[in-house]
Amino acid sequence: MENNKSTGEILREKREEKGLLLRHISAELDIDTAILSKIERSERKATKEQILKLADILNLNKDNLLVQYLSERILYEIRDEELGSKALKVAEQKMKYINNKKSQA
Amino acid sequence: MENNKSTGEILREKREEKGLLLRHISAELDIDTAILSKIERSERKATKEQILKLADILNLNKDNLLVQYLSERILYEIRDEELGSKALKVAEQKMKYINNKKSQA
DNA sequence: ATTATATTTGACACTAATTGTCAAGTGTAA
DNA sequence: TTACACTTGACAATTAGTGTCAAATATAAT
Repeated sequence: MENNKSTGEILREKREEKGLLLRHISAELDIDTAILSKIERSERKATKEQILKLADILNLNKDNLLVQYLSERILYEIRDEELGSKALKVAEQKMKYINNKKSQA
Repeated sequence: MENNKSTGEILREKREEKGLLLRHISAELDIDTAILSKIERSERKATKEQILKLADILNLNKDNLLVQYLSERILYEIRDEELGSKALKVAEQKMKYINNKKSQA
């Protein structure tokens, strides 16, 4: 199902494929190259706005990239939590319950 | 499966069941009653440490309460995100993948 | 109605986490 | 040995999270 590449890896691969340099892209994002370098190596998280711009610049599917990105934020939230995967499952249940309520209304 | 009560509701119910006042518990947590009041009404998030203490004070199962709490933090992370439930599913896949790798090592 | 107590509300202070810059460092290839 | 791309780490700026306090509201007992 191909979700084993990190957002950073996806970004770096696509950038290199296009022959672009860090400074080309970081200029468009209006940040220092240092940050983009760190984002690509998963040393820093991007912001949502940066992700959306990156999808544009690199011709990546916005929804896919955003889902990757959000899933990493979720996992970061439960990093080194013993009960992380239980919490994820419960979160999904709650989400379903909420969505049900919405569709009823 | 009973995951439709918020952490705050659980805390308030149990506190009232025990006939305790906000100030009794907030004293033990070393915070103002105002915050505990807000936590019980889901207007503020507790910290993990507060959750663990609350489980102690109110004789609630630590793991259950922590899972409730963490699941709310996860949902908070994807609040008003269209793609929230996709992101949750992908997070679970990644989690499984990571856990697999661990058990192989 | 008045007092007493419990809880709630909102303005604001403090702290911690996140996001950023900058300058010096490393790697690689003319 | 110069040039260029990228990386690293110290630290500055910004934003989000956690808390206090005092005033407001709610409820119940005189």
